[in-house]
Amino acid sequence: MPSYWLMKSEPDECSIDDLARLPNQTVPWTGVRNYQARNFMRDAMRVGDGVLFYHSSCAQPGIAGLAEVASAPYPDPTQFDPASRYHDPKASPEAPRWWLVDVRLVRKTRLLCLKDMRERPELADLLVLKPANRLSITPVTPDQWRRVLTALESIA
DNA sequence: GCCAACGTTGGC
DNA sequence: GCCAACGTTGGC
Repeated sequence: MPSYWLMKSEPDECSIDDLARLPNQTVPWTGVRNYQARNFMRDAMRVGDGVLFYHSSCAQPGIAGLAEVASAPYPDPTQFDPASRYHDPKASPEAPRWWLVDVRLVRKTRLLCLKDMRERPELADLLVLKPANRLSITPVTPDQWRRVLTALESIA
């Protein structure tokens, strides 16, 4: 029984189209520096879990595609790289702080934009729509997942 | 660029 | 362990 997730990506960093151009259409989900979001990747995700690929911090925020968890968790290599903006001086390969998974594109969808999401009462319980939610990774229930897919079909 | 929310840090 | 200051997120 797979679980489901919503994962935010800034299109300036990695958009759904960028993901589609990557080898195997797979990206390591680097740069998460929030413990709750890390714990989801490190402790709860399984290969094959469904992912709603969400564009954030951009002109048109919203769900831009479907993806899936494509690896077991492993330490985020950027935490060890002094040149990286995600470098963490308190982390070491012996004691990593930050973990990630690879995420693989399933398919790009029509953009289900934030405004549309808010206008659909059946999506109102999505954590990402809760006031002041800033978590970059949020769990999605199987029922919510079905309702999002239905909403995506209706705009296709 | 603004600003509200909220997680993290660090002095005590 | 408290809590004020600070930094970040992210929609607008």
